[in-house]
Amino acid sequence: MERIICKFCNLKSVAAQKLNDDEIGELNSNCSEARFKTGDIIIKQNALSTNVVYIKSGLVKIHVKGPIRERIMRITKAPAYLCLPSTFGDKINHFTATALEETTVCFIDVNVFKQFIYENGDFAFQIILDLSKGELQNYQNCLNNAQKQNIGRIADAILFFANEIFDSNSFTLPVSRQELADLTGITRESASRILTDFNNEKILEMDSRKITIVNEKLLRQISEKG
Amino acid sequence: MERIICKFCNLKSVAAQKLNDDEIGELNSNCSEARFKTGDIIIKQNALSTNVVYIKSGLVKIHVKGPIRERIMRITKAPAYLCLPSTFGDKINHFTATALEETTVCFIDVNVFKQFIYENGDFAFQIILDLSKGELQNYQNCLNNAQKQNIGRIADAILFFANEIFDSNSFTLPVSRQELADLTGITRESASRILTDFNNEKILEMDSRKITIVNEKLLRQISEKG
DNA sequence: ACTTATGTGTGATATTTCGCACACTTTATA
DNA sequence: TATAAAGTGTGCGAAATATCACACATAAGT
Repeated sequence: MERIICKFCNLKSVAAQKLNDDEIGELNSNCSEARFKTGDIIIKQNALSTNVVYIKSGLVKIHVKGPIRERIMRITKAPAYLCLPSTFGDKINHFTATALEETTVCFIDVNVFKQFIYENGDFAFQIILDLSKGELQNYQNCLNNAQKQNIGRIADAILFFANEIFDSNSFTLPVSRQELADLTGITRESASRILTDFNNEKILEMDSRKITIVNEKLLRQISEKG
Repeated sequence: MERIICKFCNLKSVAAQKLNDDEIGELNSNCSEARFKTGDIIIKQNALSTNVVYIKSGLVKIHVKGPIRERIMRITKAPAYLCLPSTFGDKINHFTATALEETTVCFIDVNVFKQFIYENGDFAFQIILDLSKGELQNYQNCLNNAQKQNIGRIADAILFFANEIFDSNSFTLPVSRQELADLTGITRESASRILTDFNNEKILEMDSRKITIVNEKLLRQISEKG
């Protein structure tokens, strides 16, 4: 495996950009890079975690095994830190992370990470900013899923992929119908039905996983009305 | 108003306990204490926030105005920091906080708080721990609400109050039926019906808001099965 | 003590959603 | 190429839930 040099990494996190040369050196000797293909599990729920995970490039889903079904908590694209809550919470992964496309991550030793927090205020603050933003996004998710009916949730999910992930009204859905259902908390059949409805009503054009939003205005209305 | 001396406060947060005498002095001159009665709004959604809120004693609900209904995101008891995500996220409160019982809070200037993060690694780390735990709890909430049907959610909520808030199987519900519905994401009528059912099936004894869990085992089963 | 607002229980009905069945793809795998 | 294994669309009846309607309680203000 080729050795990665953190100092010259051009995909550093905002937090890591606050580190000085000594700290970057320390980081360099306590992290390792890995690549994952679509469908590969990056970290697994209930496994012991001694690393923080930094997603350098790619797209992952964070999911947990619920009492009844699988549940996708959120979909995160690079750059992002993953295991902060688990690692600092109680050292056990509280979720599984799976690559939705070719993804590169760095595993960083948690003790080095802690050391940076203790010694570098800039770094600590960036991490806190990150966690804060994550929490707000979480609130948003909960709100959407808790109050909308199925059609609104699917509209939401489509808009999420278009606006937050791909920045385009035309994209290839990175998830199966089942996963779309797990993400929105409905059944596969309902998700499937709603997508066909959207297609029939010319709200979007759909060819298996390829989607183009045709009537964005109406889609937004559906999302907002619930 | 009597002047509070932070140094001698016996309700300091774990993070604040890591501050040295100078920092405590700094805190003292940049924070103010306030009391709220049941139903009082502590902070309001969409208002500008220049303070971090520390709940010294009492019980509050964090809620947001959704597209359709009110939604209670969570119920938090002292001690806890409140506005971290808002304050560091983008300076606007993304939720309203309302006292559910007599509650005492400290408003702390955000810049002093930032300064502590920058200068005191112990403090920063405690805050990160706090945020991390909050995120995990959030995941749990989402999971419960998203996958269970109404009866399981109400069972959940009852167990939550018994175990997390009051540490007793006998307590007075600090929320109305409507609020219980907003917390679980169902309608007031459904919440009401399920409570009467629980009462009839001798799972709990109920006299308006006074609740005693009689058959905890069954209640847990209901909560787990969904 | 009256009036008004707010909270609460409960029935009847309408709507939404699920769960099952099954046909039909597309994608691995031997 | 055959065969298996996922993934997908769609109809239908059953179950869960919301919605509407109203009676009744309790609390708050005058």
